[in-house]
Amino acid sequence: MPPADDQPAAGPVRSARRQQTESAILEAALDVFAVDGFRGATLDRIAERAGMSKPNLLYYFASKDDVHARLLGDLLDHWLAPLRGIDPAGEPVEEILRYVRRKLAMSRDYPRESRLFAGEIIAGAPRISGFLADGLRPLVDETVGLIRGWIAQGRISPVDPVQLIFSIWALTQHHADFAAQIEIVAPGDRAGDAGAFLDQLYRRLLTP
Amino acid sequence: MPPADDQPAAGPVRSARRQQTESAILEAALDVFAVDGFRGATLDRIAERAGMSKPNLLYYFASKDDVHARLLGDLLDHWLAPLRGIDPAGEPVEEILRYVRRKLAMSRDYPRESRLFAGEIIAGAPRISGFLADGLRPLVDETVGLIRGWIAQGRISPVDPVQLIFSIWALTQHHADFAAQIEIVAPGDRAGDAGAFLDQLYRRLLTP
DNA sequence: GCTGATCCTGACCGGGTGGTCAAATCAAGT
DNA sequence: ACTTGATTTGACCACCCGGTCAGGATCAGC
Repeated sequence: MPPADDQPAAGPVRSARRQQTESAILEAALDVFAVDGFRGATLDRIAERAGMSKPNLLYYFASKDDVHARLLGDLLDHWLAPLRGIDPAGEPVEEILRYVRRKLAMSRDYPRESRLFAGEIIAGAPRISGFLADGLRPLVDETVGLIRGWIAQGRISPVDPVQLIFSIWALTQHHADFAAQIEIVAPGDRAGDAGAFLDQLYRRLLTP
Repeated sequence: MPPADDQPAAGPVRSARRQQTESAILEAALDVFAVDGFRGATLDRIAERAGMSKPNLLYYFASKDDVHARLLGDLLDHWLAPLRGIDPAGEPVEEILRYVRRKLAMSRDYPRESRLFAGEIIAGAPRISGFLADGLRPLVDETVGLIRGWIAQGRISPVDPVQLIFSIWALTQHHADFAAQIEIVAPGDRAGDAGAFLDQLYRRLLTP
């Protein structure tokens, strides 16, 4: 049984060795879960990719669900950050463009995380509907209010704020989730092209 | 063993009874594959949902791969149609908007097919990379050429044609693939909103 | 070099997986 | 009613799945 972590001070917070092994497992699990989804992934493949036996993996994580939950938890923290980064006091068009760029950068730098998230949503969001309702939705509502304000002040074009946000998600995550298709259909594509296009697109749409 | 279909004339082309059963299986398989992906789906669940035993399912289809391949094959036929529907002789902005509307309608009417496709791409397109290279890519190249022509003639704004096409795919398919997220974050959302938004977006972007 | 805690593994378990097979059922023509 | 071929299924197989367990390495502190 894994040691309970409710002990006063077990080493340097949780021995560096242990943390390193956990990271290796999560790294391998991300590879597998992102490609095959929760049901399609197997502990054997994750353990093999992490270079250890399955029982050893289960020494660090209680179960398959546990690994998956930890992965999603870590991910969702990062997911909300860009939305929070929009500055209500900033220049509206530039603030939205900055959000688009940050989101695109995340898709470029964390494509596996994006695919993991996408797979979870496609499967009906069985394990993260709570997060979506409690964490994401309020933040979206808030941002929608902010955008409505900007529109009312005539500082950006009148657009449906909800659709605007969805469009940003779709356009940025697409480059991570559908990378395999993009690579085949337009092999020379570089992230820079996408950045320039999105800049152009949203500037045209939003500039009053 | 299933009868070989290389016989001269086996009944009315392939007895209506048989075709009906195959449809029921494919219907059930689409439900399951779209949610769980190829690896995550099981023949037991598909057979159960189709209201028959697993051996009976395997009487109609040779294997799990067979069912999946048939589903993808049927789907990919439909997938290319809208792209082919763009009329080189038409009014550029309207032609592109017509394409966007057709693609959005497909996401609305065939969300499971869209999710099946998305899951396949997320998994690295192991079973359809051939189709993407041989079927989709030439068509995209052709369309890119057409759009470049329109741009050269000054009939639409200068945009990256490849990025334009990707953006249409991303924005339309998003409504099917991420329906679970949309339903939680913005429950009242209706497809009509998306249609109006996309119309506005691409009209602004493309009108010279 | 002894000791205790941590780390790691082979062997195993019950249940699920894709797929097979022989036998039972059904539909339809005669 | 009888025959023939298409359809359906229970029983089964070898293998894989998530997870357990008893015991063997390994390492730190003494």
